[in-house]
Amino acid sequence: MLNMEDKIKIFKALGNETRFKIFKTLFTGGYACSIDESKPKDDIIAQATCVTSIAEQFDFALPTISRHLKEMKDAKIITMTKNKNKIYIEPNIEIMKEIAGCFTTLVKEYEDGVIFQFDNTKK
Amino acid sequence: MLNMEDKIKIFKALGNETRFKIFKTLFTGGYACSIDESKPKDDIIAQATCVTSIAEQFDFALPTISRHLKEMKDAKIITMTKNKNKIYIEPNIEIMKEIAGCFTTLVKEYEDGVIFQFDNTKK
DNA sequence: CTATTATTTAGCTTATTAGCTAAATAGATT
DNA sequence: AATCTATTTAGCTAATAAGCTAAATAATAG
Repeated sequence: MLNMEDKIKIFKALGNETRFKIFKTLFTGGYACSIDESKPKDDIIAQATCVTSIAEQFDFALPTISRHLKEMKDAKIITMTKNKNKIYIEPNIEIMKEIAGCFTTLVKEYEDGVIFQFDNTKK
Repeated sequence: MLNMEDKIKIFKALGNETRFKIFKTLFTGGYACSIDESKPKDDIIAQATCVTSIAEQFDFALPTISRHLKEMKDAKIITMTKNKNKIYIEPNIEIMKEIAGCFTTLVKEYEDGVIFQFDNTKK
């Protein structure tokens, strides 16, 4: 379960153009990264990529992208898995499910509340 | 439909502790604001409040809260409705529904993609 | 028309964030 | 061991954001 601090970190991580684009492209599979052939192919999913191949898509220096990825990892919206000397990056789907649930619950509870209040005020 | 810029604004707006708390409390109805008796009660919902009554809940100066509210309004996560000389503030439920939908779709499409990829790689 | 209440705008200061380059670290390859 | 590749850390600068007070604006009330 995400507490307030967790959620703020997640929104902060997504509230920056560069990080948002990185995150979005993790989903659409826009980064190519050669995966070591000695590892079984299904060990790392298609969307996985490494820091360098993400950085190549941007006009920013590699350390800048590295810092952004660290922030996204700290916010738990991505995972970074070391494999040999590369780090494979994937979106954290469990957290996305939680966030989706938070918004859905928020809307539902609000609408229930509004209905309750309408019952009350309209005599 | 929300474009990328819209979404980044929304996440930026929610990625700050003060704004997050303001927003959250709009849902839980934690702000009291005297509603003009000459207007029908159901004209403004229970969760509506005004700038001053929000500012009272924080140790920040009123203009600071006013600026935060402006940013939240620009991000369209709240509405601000002038009524006499007060401004009533409500969460924007339609936008929340859209955001909930974005995350739900993201997760769904990703999981469909992963299943497809598994079918491909596992001989 | 003056005063009061509610809110915003302007202008300033400080803190945080986002970028950079150079150097350090980690692991793999020769 | 030396080198190459991948990534992070350190230390810096510039831009942005968040706070403040004082003044301006808007509407209502007296």
